[in-house]
Amino acid sequence: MDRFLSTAVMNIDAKGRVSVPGRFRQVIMARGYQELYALRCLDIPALDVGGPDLLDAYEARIASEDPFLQTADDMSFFIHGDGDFLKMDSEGRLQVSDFIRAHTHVADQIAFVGRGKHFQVWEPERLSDYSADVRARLLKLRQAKLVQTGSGAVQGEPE
Amino acid sequence: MDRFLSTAVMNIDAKGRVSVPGRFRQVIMARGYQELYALRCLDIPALDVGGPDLLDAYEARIASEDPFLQTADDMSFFIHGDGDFLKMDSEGRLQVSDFIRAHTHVADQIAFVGRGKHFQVWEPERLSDYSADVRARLLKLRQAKLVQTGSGAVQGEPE
DNA sequence: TCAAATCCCATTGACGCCCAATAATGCCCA
DNA sequence: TGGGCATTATTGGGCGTCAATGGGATTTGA
Repeated sequence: MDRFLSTAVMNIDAKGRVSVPGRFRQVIMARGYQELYALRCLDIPALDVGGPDLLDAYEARIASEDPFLQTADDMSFFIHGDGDFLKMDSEGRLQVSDFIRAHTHVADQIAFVGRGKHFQVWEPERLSDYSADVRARLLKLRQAKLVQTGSGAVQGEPE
Repeated sequence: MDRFLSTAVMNIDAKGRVSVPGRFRQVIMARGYQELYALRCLDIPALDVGGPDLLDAYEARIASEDPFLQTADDMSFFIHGDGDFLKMDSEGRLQVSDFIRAHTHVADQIAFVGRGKHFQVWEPERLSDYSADVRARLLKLRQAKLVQTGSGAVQGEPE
């Protein structure tokens, strides 16, 4: 069990700190992350948070763009220019910095969303809006390629 | 007998725990599952529950997509953000967490529904509503076929 | 020097782990 | 076939541990 899974909403205290969910901390330790990278997501008000491999993934994405196009340069600027390190205190809490607040608009609660090899942080309301969008898209996708119908409970099962 | 079959409604105790039906536990052990992976179904208020291989299968499915397209991201968001690991205590009970309650709306009872290689958990009332819907759909489908083939004798349906 | 960040300690509550009691089930034997 | 026995399932609850949280004290840095 070394993957970031599930969603948890945590409270931000009066000093602007938030506890990283215990499950997530276990994964962070299991993966040996000494510090966390926080990167702004490109098109959603969330931050991607993870270890050094997350940075690699972003680099790979940039590399897939044509280096002669402005897009690649823009992406690099956007990601590196405004990324940040997050350090946890001795209790496993993060300081909710202006960097985080500016991009996510969090107020007094913050949602941690597991994404497998990394996780995201969201403002809870915006997360549920986005989550509904994702479900709608996946549902449409599934109905589009409906090949076999079971009993009606058509769950897209890769089998 | 290594498949999840039949339906059982179990009580949630004062501490928010529920016993996994013995039959199901036998299947879980026979399959060697140390922990259970639960996923919120897309369009029904139920959870799909299975072994880690269920998650592996989904991840394999994602890996076959172009990682930079939205579909891959949506899929990852769904199976990781709307998924969770469930662990049973030494008596074979599950903690009915907010994660489960929020999507299924269970209160003090929860229904386990065998689905072969995995099972589902439902709020009992919603389950019976849904199963009535399923029956109606199947019946309509069959009657449509009967008319098409002109077999004439429409069989009475025991309700 | 002031404000913010960090460390440290205390409190609260949830959860995991354990043991026990009761109910349900299947099995064996007469 | 029926009753008695043994095993297991289901439940209830005690207790210790740890996560989550709050707040005071200390350090850092502008």
